[in-house]
Amino acid sequence: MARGTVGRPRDTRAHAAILEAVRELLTDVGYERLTIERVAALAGVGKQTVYRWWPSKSALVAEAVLAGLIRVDAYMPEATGNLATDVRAWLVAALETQADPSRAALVRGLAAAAADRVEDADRLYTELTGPARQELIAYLAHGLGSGQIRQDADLGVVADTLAATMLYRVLTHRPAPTPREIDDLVTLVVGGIGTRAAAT
Amino acid sequence: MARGTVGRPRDTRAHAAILEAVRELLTDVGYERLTIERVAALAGVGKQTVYRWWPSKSALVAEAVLAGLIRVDAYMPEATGNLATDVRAWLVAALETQADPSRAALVRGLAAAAADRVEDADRLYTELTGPARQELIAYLAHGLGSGQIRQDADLGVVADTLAATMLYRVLTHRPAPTPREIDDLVTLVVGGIGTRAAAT
Amino acid sequence: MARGTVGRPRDTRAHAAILEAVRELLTDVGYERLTIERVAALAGVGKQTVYRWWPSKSALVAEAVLAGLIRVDAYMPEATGNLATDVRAWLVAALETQADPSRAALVRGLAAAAADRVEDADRLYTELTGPARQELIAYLAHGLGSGQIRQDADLGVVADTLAATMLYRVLTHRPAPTPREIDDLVTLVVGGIGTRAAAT
Amino acid sequence: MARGTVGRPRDTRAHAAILEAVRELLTDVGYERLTIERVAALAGVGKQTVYRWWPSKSALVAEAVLAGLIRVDAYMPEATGNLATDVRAWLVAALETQADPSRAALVRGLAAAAADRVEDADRLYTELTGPARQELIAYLAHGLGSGQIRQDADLGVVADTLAATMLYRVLTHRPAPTPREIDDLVTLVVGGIGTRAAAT
DNA sequence: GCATAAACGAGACGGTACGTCCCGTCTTTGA
DNA sequence: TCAAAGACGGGACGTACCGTCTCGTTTATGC
Repeated sequence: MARGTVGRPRDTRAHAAILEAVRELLTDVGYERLTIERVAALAGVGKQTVYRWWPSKSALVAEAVLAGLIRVDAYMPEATGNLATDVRAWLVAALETQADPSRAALVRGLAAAAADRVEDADRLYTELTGPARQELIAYLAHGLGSGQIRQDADLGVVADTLAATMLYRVLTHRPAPTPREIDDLVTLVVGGIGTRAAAT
Repeated sequence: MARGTVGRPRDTRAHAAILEAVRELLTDVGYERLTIERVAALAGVGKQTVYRWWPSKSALVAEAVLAGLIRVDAYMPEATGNLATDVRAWLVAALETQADPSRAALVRGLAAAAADRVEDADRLYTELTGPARQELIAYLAHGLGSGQIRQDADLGVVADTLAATMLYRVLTHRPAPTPREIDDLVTLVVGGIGTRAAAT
Repeated sequence: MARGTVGRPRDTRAHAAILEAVRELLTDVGYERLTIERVAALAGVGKQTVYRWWPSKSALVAEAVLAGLIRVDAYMPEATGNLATDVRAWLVAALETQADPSRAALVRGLAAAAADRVEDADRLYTELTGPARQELIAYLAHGLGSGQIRQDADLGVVADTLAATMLYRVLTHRPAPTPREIDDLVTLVVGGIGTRAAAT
Repeated sequence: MARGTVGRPRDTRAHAAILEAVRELLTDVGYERLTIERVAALAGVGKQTVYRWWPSKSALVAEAVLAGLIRVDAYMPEATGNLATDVRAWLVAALETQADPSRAALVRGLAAAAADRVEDADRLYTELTGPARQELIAYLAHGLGSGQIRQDADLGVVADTLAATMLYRVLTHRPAPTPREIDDLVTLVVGGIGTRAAAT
């Protein structure tokens, strides 16, 4: 007999309400002042229902944030094959997404959760930046065509650098970058690739 | 009579012991489980003595971390004037410094403090990365000589990118980069400057 | 159509297992730390099966205790007609019964249940001491013969006094009384009756 | 240096407020529904202040009840030397005291605490009935004069019997006894002493 | 023999209270 | 006047049970 079907089944609405409450509190009061009791109260749920499914505040926040961020699909323009143009387009789109204050709050919440639970900080950031990184690499590779350069390595460095820079901006509450700053960053990154490509 | 000098003077040893206790606890148990009571107990000090001088846990941690990091003077090799060589030398020296686990714990503690108090996250990161940024810019500028390029802007982007990348590595518990990865990063950054310099 | 016989009939083994589990827990951990969940787990029964048949912990304990105590039939010696001898014989037999630690635990459990539910404290004690009281009165009356004294009133007082004294001993964890103490109690009680008989 | 005087001294008003709150709750809702949180809230005190000074609910209740009962000084009439008269006078005075519903609630609370913590049930009842027992023995002995009988043993049995009977009445919510019942009890108890005295 | 109906085990649910830790404040003694 | 000690009112922790509520399953009755 299947063991998984014994007893009252899990209430999926309660599950969803908890994650939504976490995101709401993250935006409203931040990670430190988010408490399990407030989450439960806001979700209209018993405390034990939270503890039954998540072992800690940081794990709860991690799942809520990652689930919340994944729901948001970034608009991605067509790749043109011109590296500078494409990098700038991706960067502008990504910055626009980040401009949403509640999204920034979620990212900051995840950073706090990672600081809290050192043991899975790595995993959290991987899950956070991984999809964007893959997407960016695919986007640029498609635009560039094939055979030009050691794309995998180079584009990996580019993607990491851009991810790090954007995370840094969020964590430090930097205002949106000026066009000039965007220019500089694109030039830096694209120039690097160009140089390496020329040298190879 | 001077008002400020009336009564028992502040105990500088208690002050130092508190900051040291904070750093020890950050390394041992992390930001979340660091409490004022533990700090006071570890420092052999009354709780009130902590509250008298610092308004919050995050402020206390911020001061302790910044004071702790500043004490560590990074060894900085002579600039050669070859940009790639100099950037790599600085990067290697910086990575070596970061490799110290307790120093990484301090940086993570500061990140948690910043996540805790959004209002001065900006200031904290500025104080954390500012000196390194200035130092890097001066180091590279000195090596490059003058008049070549729009150094301030270009080097600023380089410095920010490197700072972001190194913070990202610490927060995500990345292992020390391989020589290959260092190569790639140097190429990216230096290539960018070269490109822009050539274009100007 | 008979409404009461439709559906699966009550499981008498579960019923008995629950009561037995209650008695076991009363002996082992006492009334306060006895919980419905522990009872259900120990009886190998779902919680709902307990709640289906008993409205409260105190009602459950009351039934379990009374059922448990009734099962124990006290040995009762032949009445001789000599009041002092008969009272002493009954008292010794009763004290022997009470000496069983698990029986004492049951009585204490009932006292706790009564303290818990004031509204039927009276009923609980009546059901607890009632049978013993009747038995004692009948025993003494039979021994005494008839027509001597206002037996009902006198013997009622005697019975109440003895019941109260024995309950008091159990609740206060008094050690078994010495022969001397038994003597004194018998003398007190019998002397009272004799006096009244003489005076009438 | 005296260790006991370091730090902020205990707040005696909070202490008193807690005990008073316990007594109020015992009267209002009974032992089982009295919770530490309600006590603290009613006393206007933090929960920790309760836990700092009392290890458990039963210990708290025990102290509150005993302190509360001791405060009530029973009126005690002059002893006449006539044993029956004196016993009846004491019994009537004691019954009158017990008639106060809040006092009865306190006694029931103590019984519940004793059932809860078997290990000091003995002590609790001793402290509860001890003073009354001593007082009764002294009262009767003074009235009887000296040299008549083995007073200590006899009066001890009388006192125990009366204490047990009165506790039993409280626990079982018996209504106030009729004059007839009082008569019977006095006769029983006094007759016993008389008999023994005559026999000696 | 097949629908209806109740009892059963399991266990998730919204809650209450537990006893503990820590918050930031206050009140004492001692230097 | 500062500092240690430590008690204070309060908030949140993570756990144990409360009494209720689905589930799938079992065991009876009666059409």
